Amino acid sequence: MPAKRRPAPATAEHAPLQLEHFLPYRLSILSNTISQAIADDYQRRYDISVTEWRVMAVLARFDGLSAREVAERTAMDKVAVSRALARLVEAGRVHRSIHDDDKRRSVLSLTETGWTMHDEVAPMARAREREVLAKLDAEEQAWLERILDKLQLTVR
Amino acid sequence: MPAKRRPAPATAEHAPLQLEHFLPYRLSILSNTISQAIADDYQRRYDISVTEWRVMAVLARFDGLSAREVAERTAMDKVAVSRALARLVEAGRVHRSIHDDDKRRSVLSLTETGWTMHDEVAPMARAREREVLAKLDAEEQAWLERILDKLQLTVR
DNA sequence: ACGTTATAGTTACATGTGAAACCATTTGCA
DNA sequence: TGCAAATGGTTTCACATGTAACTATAACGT
Repeated sequence: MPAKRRPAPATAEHAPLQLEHFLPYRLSILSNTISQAIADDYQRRYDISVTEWRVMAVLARFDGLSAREVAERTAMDKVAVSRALARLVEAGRVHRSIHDDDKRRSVLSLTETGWTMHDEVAPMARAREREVLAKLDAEEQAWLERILDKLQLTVR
Repeated sequence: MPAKRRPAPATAEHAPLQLEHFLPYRLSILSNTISQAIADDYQRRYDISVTEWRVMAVLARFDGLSAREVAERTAMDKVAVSRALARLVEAGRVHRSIHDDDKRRSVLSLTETGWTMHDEVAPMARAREREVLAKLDAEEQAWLERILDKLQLTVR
C-alpha cells in the first residue's frame, strides 16, 4: 500500500483520461518522433535546426520573400524567423538585402552555398518521409492525406 | 529583381520541398494547433502546463507509480517529470512518499485537491477532443484510428 | 563483506522559445 | 505638409526544455 493519504480508488468513478487513446497526445508523440527522426539526419551534419531548415525550404520555393512572408509560410512567429535568418545569413546560406521601395522590408534568397545544402537535404527529407509512409498501404495513405487536409482546414 | 546575387532560378531543377505537403511539417502544425486549443482551456484556469497535466492524468489511472514509471507512460524524460512533480507536489496536487523497500523510488498519487482538479479537467479535455473529431465523419475517424495505431507501432 | 556497476531522482548549465518592448520606416489622414 | 497609427524587424526578458553531471540507494559479482 503506497501512501497513507490515498484519497480515492483510482478507478471508474473518476473516469481518468487514457492518454494512449487521447488524440492530442498521440499526435504530439507521433509528430515529435517523426520530426526528430528526419531532422537527426541533417541536424548533426549541417549544424542546422528544424526552424532554420524550414526557412530555407520556403526560400527555395519562393525567392525574394520578406521575413514576414517567410513567417506566414512557415507558421513560425516573426521572432523565430528573425533568429533563424540571423544564423542563416551568418552562415552564408541566405542572402539578405533591403527592399528598394520599402526600407523596412528585407529581401531574402538562398546563396549558392544555401542552394547546395538545400539540394542535398531536400532529397534526404523526402526519402525519410517515404520511409514513414511506406508503413501504410496505398488506401491508408490516401485517407491520411484526406484526413489531414480536413483537420488542417477546420481546426484553426 | 530582388538581389544582385541571385544564384539560381528557384524552380524545377532544384526540386524544392513543398512544406505544406510534407508529412512531418503538417503533423507538427496540426499537433501544436490541437494541443494548444485543448490546453488553453485549463492552462489559464489552473496554472498548469501540458506536461503537468499529463503526469496527473497518468497518476489518475495508475495510483502509486514511481517517477520513472510516470516518465515511461507519458513519453517524457525523467528530468521533465521531476520538474513537473516538483510543481505538482508544491501545489498540493500530488502526494509523494518514499517506497518502503527501495528508498530511491518515490510513490506518487493524486491528493484530494488533485482529484478534484482532475475530475474537472478530464471531461473538458475529452469534450475538446470530441469537437476536433467531429470535423471527421465516422469512416474518417475509423481510418485515423487505424493509421495512428499503425504509425505509432512502427515508427519508433 | 566489499567494491563495482546500475538505477531513481535532482541539480546545473546551455540553449531554445514566446511575449512584450523597442527602433525605423511607411501609411493614412487631418 | 505633418503627425498619429500601423508595419517590418530586432532585442530583451522570463521561462521552458534537453543534456550532462551529480547524489543517494540498491543490485551484482567476487
